[in-house]
Amino acid sequence: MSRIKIVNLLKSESPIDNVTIKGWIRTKRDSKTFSFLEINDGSCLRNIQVVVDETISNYEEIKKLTTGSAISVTGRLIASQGKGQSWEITAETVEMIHLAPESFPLQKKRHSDEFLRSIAHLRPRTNKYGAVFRIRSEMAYAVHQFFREREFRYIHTPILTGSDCEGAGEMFRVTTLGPGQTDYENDFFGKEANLTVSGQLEVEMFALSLGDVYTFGPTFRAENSNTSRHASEFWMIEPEMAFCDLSGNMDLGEEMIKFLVQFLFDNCAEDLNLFARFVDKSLMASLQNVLENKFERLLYKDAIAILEKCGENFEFPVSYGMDMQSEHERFLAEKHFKKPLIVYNFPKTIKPFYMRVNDDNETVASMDILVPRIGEIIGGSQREERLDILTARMQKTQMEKEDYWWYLESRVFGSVPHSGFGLGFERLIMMVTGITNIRDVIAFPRTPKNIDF
RNA sequence: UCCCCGGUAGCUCAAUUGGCAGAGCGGAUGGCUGUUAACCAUUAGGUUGUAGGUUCAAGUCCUACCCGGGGAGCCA
Repeated sequence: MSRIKIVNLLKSESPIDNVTIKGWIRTKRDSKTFSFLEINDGSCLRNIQVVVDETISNYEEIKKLTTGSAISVTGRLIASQGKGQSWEITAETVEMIHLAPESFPLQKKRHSDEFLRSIAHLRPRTNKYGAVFRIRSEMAYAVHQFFREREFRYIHTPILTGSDCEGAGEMFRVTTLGPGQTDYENDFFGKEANLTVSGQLEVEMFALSLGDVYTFGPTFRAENSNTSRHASEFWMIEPEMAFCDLSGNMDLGEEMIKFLVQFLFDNCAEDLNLFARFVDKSLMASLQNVLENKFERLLYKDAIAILEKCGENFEFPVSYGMDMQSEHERFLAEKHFKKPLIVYNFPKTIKPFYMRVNDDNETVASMDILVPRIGEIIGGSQREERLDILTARMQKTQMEKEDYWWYLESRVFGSVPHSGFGLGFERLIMMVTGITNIRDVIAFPRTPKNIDF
């Protein structure tokens, strides 16, 4: 008999005579003549309670079952006689699929996130991490639905790149050369190769072909950053739109974040509730805040003016021309506006070469979306479509034009205004779960000095 | 990479001024009335992160290193 997933079983509106479930024992309570087993199969947060009477043929074996063991249960789904659950299964046969030794490290009580990180291969068997990764899966699906409804095409940009700079961060070298060898002309690709830090340059080529496109894939940064918001390998969503200016770009970013939060409410209610109860008591209010408020849009120079006048005692003094520090972003989002905001038109000196220079020749058409508690969740811009200005800016940052000949040719043949942004997928998951460490929203986190599992 | 805090049983933590290394949970064994982090009893479990130093005596003080956390920079 094929198994039924617990998520579907618990939706039942009437008793069922013959059901089979398969899963892992979360906990077991023995009485003199029978045992209660709590079974979870990962299909949802909740367990199903199984009642096993001593009259069952292999009851001696059942009594020895341990937390973490895998079993198959066939029996009758009936209304529970006890409190705390509406359904339970009266077991007719229980098959032990695998007995976990008593050294199984997950206990019934709460574990610290730090400890669970050290057993990342087992932590999805906990309530909290099971919920994280179900939500992560739903959010990934929602991203594709959002774009598909708007006729965006999903482009798979390469993971391996021949560029040694894409305007964002240090890169991981990819080589088949032996230790100490640096003759890259003899290397696999005949030149230096790296892992991508962004699919943007490549996806721009498809925006200038298919119109509205996006990438959604892994991204690698070799920065030695040790924070709760950075990982060496993370997933990024990068839409890119032809014939779109900065204003349309901001519209898409705001619309997308709101769509994803609404999708979460509609499809992840049970898992979301765990985070609202146990991880962040203010989670629901802050997600409602994101959903219901128009994101404040203000010029970089106005943001600086607010920071200069606010009287807050910042560690880093505020002045026009500087990049905003975390404390400044947090003040604006959490204290001043108390809702998400979009800061745009930053000075060109602090932004990368591909951002479009504004008519003032001082600023670029860039935008950062900042949300309370998370900080920057989206960074984007209108791209520089004018060949002469683009090449001049590349020269200033000492980039090799020859390496980007293909990128520059897109500004030779039918160049058009276009815009896009990057959204950090893990930061999105942090936002919607209230989890404060990026290592806890990605299956097997890679950070400096950490690539176990 | 920089600043701050921490590392004691499988887990979460305690240990007074430098003076016998402990508890709860988990495990094992037994008991038990339909239990819900079940309950009751018994019991095992330790190179106090590593290496060195000070001292009659170090979990506790000093030095170096390793690992973890928080913050900063960089960014998504």
